[in-house]
Amino acid sequence: MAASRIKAVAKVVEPNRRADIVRAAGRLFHEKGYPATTIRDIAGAVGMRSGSPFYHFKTKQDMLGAVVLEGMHAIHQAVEKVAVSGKSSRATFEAMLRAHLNQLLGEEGRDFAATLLHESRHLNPEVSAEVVLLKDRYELMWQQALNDLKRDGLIADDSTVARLFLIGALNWTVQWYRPDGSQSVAQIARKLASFVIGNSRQD
Amino acid sequence: MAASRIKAVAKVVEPNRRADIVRAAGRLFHEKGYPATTIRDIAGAVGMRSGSPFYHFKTKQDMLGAVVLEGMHAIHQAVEKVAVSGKSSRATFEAMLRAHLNQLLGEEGRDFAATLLHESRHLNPEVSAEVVLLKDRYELMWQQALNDLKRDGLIADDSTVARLFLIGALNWTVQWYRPDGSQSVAQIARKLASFVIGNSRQD
DNA sequence: CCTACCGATCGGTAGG
DNA sequence: CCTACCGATCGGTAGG
Repeated sequence: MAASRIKAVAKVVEPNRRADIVRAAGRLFHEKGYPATTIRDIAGAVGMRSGSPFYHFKTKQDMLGAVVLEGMHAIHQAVEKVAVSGKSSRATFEAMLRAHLNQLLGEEGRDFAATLLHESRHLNPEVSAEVVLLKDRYELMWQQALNDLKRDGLIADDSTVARLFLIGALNWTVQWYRPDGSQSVAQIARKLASFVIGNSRQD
Repeated sequence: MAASRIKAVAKVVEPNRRADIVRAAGRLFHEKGYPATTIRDIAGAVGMRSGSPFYHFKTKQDMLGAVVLEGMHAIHQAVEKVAVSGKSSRATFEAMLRAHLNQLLGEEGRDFAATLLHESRHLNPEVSAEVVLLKDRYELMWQQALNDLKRDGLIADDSTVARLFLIGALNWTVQWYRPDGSQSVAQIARKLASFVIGNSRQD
């Protein structure tokens, strides 16, 4: 993927330079943080000169906004898809964990998701407010999942604070997960499900 | 420690400007992040001109190093103190949670701790390596606490990954805790203990 | 999307 | 610890 198209003629596959910028910005914001990333870094990563990204975005903050919203939508969509699959509360819960972790740790989504988690404070007020709303809507799905687990007698505590503990354990994986490590994303999802539900056996 | 001696005369209450700088830098690094904080911000916060902090620190990175190491030492000391108190594994565990959260969320320690958690990537390699060592040593105490809980049959999983889930739930509190909110630090510690141990009742 | 550039600001220093 | 300053770099823009 990310096959760059340079020539002007024969645009069979339209280049979409804007999406290239968003992807490069996401990677750089993730690696170096938003304030430490320069427009020149981003431009260079997509083979542009320093002034050119401003043809696609008015400001650097707007680039951050695009990255963060992309991350928010991707994770919401991925988790929502399995949240409504109609399986048992436990199977649904584990599938949601897997979906969230795949966005957070997998190759396609991690730069967007990590930027969402760690750079949102640099957003302008408008986008920031929108992200807060989307985040609340997102976490509601998790609250529902916990409510279902409690209804089925699988957990004792489905309070708001319990949800925040869960989200914390989930999002903190960014700090220690290594793609070449001993744990796969699916295994981590499984162990976290057991950790929350308090099962006695796992492999 | 590291009390710098400047004046020769009349040091009734020694100012210790170095500590002032570290405190101000911690607050600003926490609020705005390391790259977005300028030397002029820090200098201004302690009533100095922009060149003067360099009388106390060679570089801005060294200021970050001082803040992060202060945070690391403070949290280590606070948790170690209650880890060896000889109480039951559950009481010790909850006391450790409380100590960690007090450093993370309480007024004295939070700027240092938050900077440790979120700005360590901007450290120079030497200090960074030291912080990694100290962090490993710190997390060993938590591993021991989990081992003790398992020995006493209070939890089913005391694996490394379980420890990382716990640390994640713990450190993520920074993202949602509000001093004027409905939950006190002690209450959060109590609920997290129950969450991990899977108790059926809590208030 | 490039060229050429601007004003502002940054970390850091020399000399006192 | 201040004054005065430096070179480098930054986000952003005009004009094509």
